[in-house]
Amino acid sequence: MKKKNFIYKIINKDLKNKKYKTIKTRFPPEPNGYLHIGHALSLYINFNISKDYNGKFYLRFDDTNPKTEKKIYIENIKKDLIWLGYIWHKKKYASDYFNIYYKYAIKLIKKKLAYIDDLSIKDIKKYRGSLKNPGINSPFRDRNIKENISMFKKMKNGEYKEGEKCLRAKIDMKSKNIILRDPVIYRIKYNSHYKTKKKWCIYPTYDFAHCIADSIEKITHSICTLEFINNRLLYEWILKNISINHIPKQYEFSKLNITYTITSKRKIKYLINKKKVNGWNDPRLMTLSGMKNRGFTPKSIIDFCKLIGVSKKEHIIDISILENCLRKDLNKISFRIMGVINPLKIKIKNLKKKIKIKIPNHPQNPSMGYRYIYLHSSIYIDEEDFKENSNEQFKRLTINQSVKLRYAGIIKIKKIIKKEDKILHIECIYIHKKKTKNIGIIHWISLKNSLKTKYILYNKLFISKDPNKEKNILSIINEKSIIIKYGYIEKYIKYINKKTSLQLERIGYFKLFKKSNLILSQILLLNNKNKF
RNA sequence: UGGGGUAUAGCCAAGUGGUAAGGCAUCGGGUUUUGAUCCCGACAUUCUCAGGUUCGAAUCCUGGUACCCCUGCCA
Repeated sequence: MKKKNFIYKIINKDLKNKKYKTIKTRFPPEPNGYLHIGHALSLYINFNISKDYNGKFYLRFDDTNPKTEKKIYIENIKKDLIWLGYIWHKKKYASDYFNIYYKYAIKLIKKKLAYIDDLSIKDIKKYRGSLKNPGINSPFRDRNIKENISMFKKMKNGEYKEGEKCLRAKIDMKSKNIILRDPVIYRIKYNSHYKTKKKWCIYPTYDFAHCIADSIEKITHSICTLEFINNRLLYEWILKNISINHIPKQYEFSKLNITYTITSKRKIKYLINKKKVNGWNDPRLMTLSGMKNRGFTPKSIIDFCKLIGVSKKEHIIDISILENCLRKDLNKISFRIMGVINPLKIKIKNLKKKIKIKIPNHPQNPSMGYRYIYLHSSIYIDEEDFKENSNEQFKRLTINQSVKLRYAGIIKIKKIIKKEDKILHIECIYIHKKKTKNIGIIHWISLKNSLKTKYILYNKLFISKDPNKEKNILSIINEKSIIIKYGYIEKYIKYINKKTSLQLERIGYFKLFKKSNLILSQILLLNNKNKF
């Protein structure tokens, strides 16, 4: 028996009690934006349940609000699922069932369990009461069935204005659970629906449609996030009162929060509108398409979901866990190459001839092959690897401390050539020596072996650890989340496929952002201590 | 005394009456021509708090406390 988290325990019990033959789950995004890392967790949970129990997994677009939903989002959501490898058995739309919801609404009216309300939005709010005070009944609550049906049909036929009338479930205005104070289940909207166009002008609300869709699709376990927990009673009330056969059960888990990131479509949209990021797939965003752009691998995202677990506890997960998953994956597959981001020129005075060196493309994986590089008398190293004066902690080049050039020999400073305090270049002496202990190793490139390249470096998008908690997210944006540098990289880059992830040795993981004019973008650094 | 949910290390998280798994982070040490990787070690006398039951409690009981969600014709 599978035993992974509290949901698995519930399913195991249901199976033991022979409650279901086949386990069915669904992933129900609203097509009003792109998917983010939070959706990846929901996807992970729902997909794996169906996989582990040999069940079914449906993708259902929750498209009951024509005001916000668009076809473009449908396409991108599908792409994201495919990228992660979450293949659905069936693809559905809540809007597939518009006729059925309508039929059930009529049924509720006939059972005197729903009524047309003429109250304005403002008045509905007023009548609903507050957290501490009960609501009061709408004066239209006791309309007769005939009138209700006639008005509901008129609503459907477009005879009223938006907001003029709505259909409400007749439950209990005094309920302690505010969700049950006669929730609106149908409202008028004249926007064209991206899928059903102008066919309807009344739309069911989430609460009314979701449970019915789950039931129609014979979903067994309807898994959602914790904020829907109060809606569960309504979910159950509707299914019971429309007398539908199959009754799915709703279970809730806590929403994913990660330090330094936002997981809210609304806030992401806001940043896009404020031009703080370049669209939904900006590499600094934790949208799945942004992460793909950044260079995340599907495996790293799935490993992350596996690692963090599923619970009902409110949490904020340290971003380092995600980064660790990515590094682990990238370390295995990345092609090693040398590049300098802040070039500093070194002239080796005693090197008469170039030296040819055979180096591995991956130190732990010989199957990735070898290549040749050349050491010439003029090379670049990174500015970070030099300090005129420093202590032994600084295992790099100083006036009285030599360093080893990776894959080559040792260099020792002879003279620092300056012009008005600015270092033009450094003259060094080269020492052939293979085995040495306690000496720093730095990366380098020969001028003749290098290509000028643009580096795009990323920092965290937010300066606050918990941006979801911040009211004004614009105030916590890191203005230095993108840094552009011009440096060099091995000529060999020309032979590398755009999709290959790279490790700039001693710096971090990068990808070819653009191959034609050589732009590399940072995926993530080898560790968080390096700063450029 | 609105209703509901949740409390286990810096961050996640197992554990469901038999003496606190695991991961991340951190700190030591070893291997290493990447300050990377890899390997080894350390890291909760105690589970939100206070009582109680029990031979034995993170788990059961009683009473507190903190945080989160709910007053859209959003989902």
